[in-house]
Amino acid sequence: MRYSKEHKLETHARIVKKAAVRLREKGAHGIGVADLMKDAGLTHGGFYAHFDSREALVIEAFSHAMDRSTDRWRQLAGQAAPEQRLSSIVEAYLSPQHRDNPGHGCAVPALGAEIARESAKTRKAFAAKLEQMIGVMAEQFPGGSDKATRKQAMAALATMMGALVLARVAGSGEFSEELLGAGRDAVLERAAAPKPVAKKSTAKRATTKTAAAAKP
Amino acid sequence: MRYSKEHKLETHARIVKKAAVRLREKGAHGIGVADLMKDAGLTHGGFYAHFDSREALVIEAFSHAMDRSTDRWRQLAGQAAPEQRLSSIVEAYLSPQHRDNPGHGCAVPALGAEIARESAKTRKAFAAKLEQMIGVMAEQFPGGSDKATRKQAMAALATMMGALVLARVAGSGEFSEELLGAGRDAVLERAAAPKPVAKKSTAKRATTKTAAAAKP
DNA sequence: TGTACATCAGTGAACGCGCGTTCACTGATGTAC
DNA sequence: TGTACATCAGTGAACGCGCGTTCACTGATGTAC
Repeated sequence: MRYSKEHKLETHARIVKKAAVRLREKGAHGIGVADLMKDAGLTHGGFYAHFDSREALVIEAFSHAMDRSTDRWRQLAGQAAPEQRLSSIVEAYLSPQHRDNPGHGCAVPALGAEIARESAKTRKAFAAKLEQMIGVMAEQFPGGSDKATRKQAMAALATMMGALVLARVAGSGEFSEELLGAGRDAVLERAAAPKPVAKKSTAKRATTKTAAAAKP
Repeated sequence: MRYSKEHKLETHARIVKKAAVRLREKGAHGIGVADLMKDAGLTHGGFYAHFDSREALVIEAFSHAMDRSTDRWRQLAGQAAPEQRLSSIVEAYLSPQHRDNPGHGCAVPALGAEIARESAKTRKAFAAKLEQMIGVMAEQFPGGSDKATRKQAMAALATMMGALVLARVAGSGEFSEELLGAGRDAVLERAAAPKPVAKKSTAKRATTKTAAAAKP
């Protein structure tokens, strides 16, 4: 059954798309080649007509998932009024829907730790997508794309991704909701707060009674 | 070779301790029973005299690692002057040393996403340890252990854990250092800032246009 | 005290199983004439 | 236009391998007498 060029590209894309879902659901090592191909409506033998190795698919699927996330964020921001852009992303990200649907959610909380153990080459590909995400997030902060804003965007992403992992571990009860809420509020309150001065540390300023009890 | 009771307990503890290191390094599915036993100076056949299954060891090792982390945080806080307790923990956590040494570091960035996919029973055990961590962190914040402080502690942990995962993905270059720094500053600046408590107190004072519009 | 027996942590071979990968083959469709 | 051949995405059996787990066995030491 010889197919047209487009046909192969379509099949390839279908495998990647389905794998991106299943890998986020089951982990980078949680599902086999045969099952991934079955998901795409194929048998496992054809796999190597499309990919050099299982790892190559993981990288492609991961990149695909990351791109979809940034697309989604841009879309959410584009639909919101300017002052609600950040919150529209944060609230969607730290929602029970996202927590309970890792297969269609952000790849970092689902696969980040596993990717961190992969080869430098794989991590590089991942890091490039992470830069994209930081860029999109930085655009949602008021006040230009200077270094301080980039830093804010990094911290916001770290908080969002960390909170989502914790919320998933906690399951779906009150504790989990608490973790989601704590992440949401931290990111949004921090974005709303006046910007700290770039170089000088502000760490000392608010501690009152505890500071008074300090011993040298 | 019949051994005394203590001997078996010691051996058991040694297996758990070594496994806790290797599992954080390699992931919850990244190393086999035979290698884990070898690390403890034993052969794989004896494994089931100590554990019902591989999963049982993973849970024990994970709990062990979490306890060691909270111990370590208490120790760091105890050695620091009161106003530096939080920063001593945060700076140790978001350091290149911690980033580059997952085997002896916090288990959440190393294994959290994988644990999130395990059985409810496993996640429960994990969540209990997470509660411990939140408690220890909350103690380091100025101003009692009320609900707002607990929330701050949750957000701080989310930021720390998220930033560490991202820094590990980024490897060890400038990008990675940037991520660590962004996480450190976000946690410490937020702890130093006036509390934006939702229920009662001085929450809104510092906010500007974005905060006013942030609520849905 | 000395001796015979029981115990059981640890050994190492073996098990079944699922995995990633390979390979000979198929057959619908593109291409050459 | 019709016909013969070439292509190659996809099939399904088979491969070697490593895994978690089982099991008969070992032998140093605790215990009973």
